Amino acid sequence: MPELPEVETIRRELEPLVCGKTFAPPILHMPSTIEYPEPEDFSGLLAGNTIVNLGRRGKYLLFNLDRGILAVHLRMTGNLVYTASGLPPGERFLRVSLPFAGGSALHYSDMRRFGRLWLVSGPDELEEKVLKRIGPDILEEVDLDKFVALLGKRQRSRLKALLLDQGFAAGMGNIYTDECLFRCGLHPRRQVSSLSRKEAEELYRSVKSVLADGIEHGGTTFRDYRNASGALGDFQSRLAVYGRLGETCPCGTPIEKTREAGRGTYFCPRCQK
DNA sequence: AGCACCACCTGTGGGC
DNA sequence: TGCCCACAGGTGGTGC
Repeated sequence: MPELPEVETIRRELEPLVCGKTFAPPILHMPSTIEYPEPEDFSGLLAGNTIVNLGRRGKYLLFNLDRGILAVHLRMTGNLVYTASGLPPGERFLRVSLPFAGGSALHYSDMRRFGRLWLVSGPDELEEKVLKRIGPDILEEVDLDKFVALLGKRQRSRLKALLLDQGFAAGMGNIYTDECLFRCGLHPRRQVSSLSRKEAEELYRSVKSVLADGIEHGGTTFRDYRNASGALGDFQSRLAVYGRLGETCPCGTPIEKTREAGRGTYFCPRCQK
């Protein structure tokens, strides 16, 4: 479900609601949601921790605690909802409830059960256990020079696969990758080595603009995504190509769909070369 | 290195 | 109407 803009939307909304709150013992409706440490250790270690602030790296949401870091990855259908009452949002797929001292709570639900939570002791263990293969955050940690340098190491990659690779840089997913490549007029199969300097710069600017626009509009609800209050995103109405098979591009050409890097891929065969 | 394929899950929508 | 298949915002492992 969520790519960088959706996770950032949740982060921004959640931060003022939960900063300063202290976790009570959690309720693990589905213990296997906890990836690290062992679920029985997770509960005791989390209780009593106070939230200092909320961070993010790529698609990972990071709760910085006074004694550790709680990391959450929502994968495809994960959903984190805050309720002031502490009552669960009444969903079928509730996996973990994280109540706070004082009565409010965070509830993690996830239809497809792919999402995971980790609790680590600090930044070093976060890198070691959670972010081992994750590159720099593509929105916050990659400027143009760094982007070009990273491209230099991936000359043989095709653009769709490259942008989806979280080890290259973290945050892009299937929707925003297609939208990004449409914006800069580059074909998903183009090889990095074929890009001119100007095309590389346009690619970089498109990454930034599409993510910024996604955040500005509260993310994209194509199917399941909800923000931390349960509301829908708003960017789906502004998608140029994703999900628009057969619809007409402003240039007059029908949008096509193929499979690239194992993912459904939408593009305009005339605008994207 | 890069890519294709499968696995992990549950639900939904299109075709017949 | 109902069944079956393909596909869905992600990622990790395997094997070529």
